[in-house]
Amino acid sequence: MTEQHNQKHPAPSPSTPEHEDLNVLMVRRREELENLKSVGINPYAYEFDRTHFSTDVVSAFKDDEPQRIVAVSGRITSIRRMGKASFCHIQDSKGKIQLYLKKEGLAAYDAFKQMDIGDIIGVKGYVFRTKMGEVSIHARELTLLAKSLRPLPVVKEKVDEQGNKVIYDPFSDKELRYRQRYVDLIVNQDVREVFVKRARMVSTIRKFLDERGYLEVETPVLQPIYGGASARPFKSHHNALDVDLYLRIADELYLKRLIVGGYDGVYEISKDFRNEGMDKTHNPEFTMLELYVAYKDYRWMMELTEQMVYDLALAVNGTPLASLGGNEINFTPPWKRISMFEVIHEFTGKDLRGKNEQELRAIAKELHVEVEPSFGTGAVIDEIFSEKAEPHLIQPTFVTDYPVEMSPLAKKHRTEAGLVERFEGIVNGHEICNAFSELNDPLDQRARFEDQMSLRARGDEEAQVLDEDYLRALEYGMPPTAGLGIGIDRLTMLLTNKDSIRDVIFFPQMKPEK
RNA sequence: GGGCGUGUAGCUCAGGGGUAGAGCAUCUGCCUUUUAAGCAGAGGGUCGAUGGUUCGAGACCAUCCACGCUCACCA
Repeated sequence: MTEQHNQKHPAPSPSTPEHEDLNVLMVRRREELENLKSVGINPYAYEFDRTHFSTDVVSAFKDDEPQRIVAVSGRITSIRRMGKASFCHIQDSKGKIQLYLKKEGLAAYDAFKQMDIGDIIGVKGYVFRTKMGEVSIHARELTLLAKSLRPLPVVKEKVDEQGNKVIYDPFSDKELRYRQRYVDLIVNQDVREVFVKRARMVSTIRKFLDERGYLEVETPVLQPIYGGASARPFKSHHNALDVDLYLRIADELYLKRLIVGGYDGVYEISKDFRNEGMDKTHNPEFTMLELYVAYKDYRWMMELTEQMVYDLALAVNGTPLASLGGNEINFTPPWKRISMFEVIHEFTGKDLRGKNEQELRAIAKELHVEVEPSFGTGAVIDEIFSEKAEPHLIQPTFVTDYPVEMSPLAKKHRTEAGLVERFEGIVNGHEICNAFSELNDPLDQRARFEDQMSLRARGDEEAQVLDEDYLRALEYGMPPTAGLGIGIDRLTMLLTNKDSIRDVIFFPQMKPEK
């Protein structure tokens, strides 16, 4: 606050945040806070003995049983005052329940007049059904647990004649919702549910992999050499060692070192960081599952993947079906398998097999696919696939056998020259996972790294960096290994029918306020 | 980064040169089974910021800021 500003306004009271003026609603709530204190009420209580959750009270209620006494707690979300009696709803982690507060027989009724939407209270009373039919709690005791000093957006809802829930003036400003996610979570019930589903998904992944004997591990976030993916990193610095460190862009090379070390299967669910643009499907930090299993190949990994995603769909939605943008998706295994050349042929009528770069460029032009001059054959093929085939793959599909130039960590195909044993799982036109038979030939790996380094020398900032220690590990011998990466955020989007990554990350990256 | 939009009360939004608006929320009064409770009244705004045009700007112009959608790049 500037000096000039101070002259225009009275000096703030000690309880006033210095960075903003209080509007009348906030002033009023501070007055109520003082009023409550002055009658001996602690507006910030220490505990409350809850006996039931809101929805459990409602579902357990039977009209012909004797009255039950329950204690519930939660945030007031609506109030209807009628003089000597009032109704309000409170919301706890499971849902809402209506309270009936009557002056007669409720000592705290006057104090309740100083309470607002947003305040957190505890209530003890008996369960009954109102004339209008709603199961409610008739309050006998009321305790203020936390006074709210900021007005909450008030969202009203109503059930119409068809039984549909109608919401009036939903709290919908995306910037406010993401910046103040706590408000979003309070007010928008469905937002809370998305993150419950996300948590259930992750715990199901752990259960699935633990049951099969794979070891959950942790590998460095701060890495002297970043690797395992093609992306630009965030850079940091360690003062004591006086070395630059990078935030990891993938876990891959460390996890495969652990396979060299003798574990049969390792996985990590971790944050990766990529210093790139942000949009509906990209956040600078995101969550990735990576899994490596010794003595297996990519064909085996397809079976594991489709089974795991099927289990996740069941755990999250109770069904292998998902409705996405008007498409009905069925995750039931087995998923379709088709090679990249085949699927391109299917959607364009063109056979790209064995074509050289000039021929591929001619085909791209004919298909109206734009390709950069810097693209090699692999990149041209990939671009044609992304433009002409991928968007049409709605049902879960494994696209297999990618050009070797695009996949410096994948093992060469056992029968197809120029390709690697790699697959991506495509659902609803989007990639959900990436996997390969891992390259375990240290001499081939060194050659691939060197190819990447020459790309880097030509200015490709995303080309991968040669990792001498990783090569040393491979030289000791890594068993044949199948590896898988799944973007947890994007899988969550798929299973919760959200089209923005910001809706499945609690605190998506934003520009700083002000 | 380009294109298109948006920014007005705590929330959701109207208004497009001449007194700053609505619904909900808030406050006052009435109301002891209401439920988008109701009825009557009231308060609440540097109309994103800064310049400019004009007798007069929330509106028109310029610049900036923030956000959204979209295209390009990337998981």
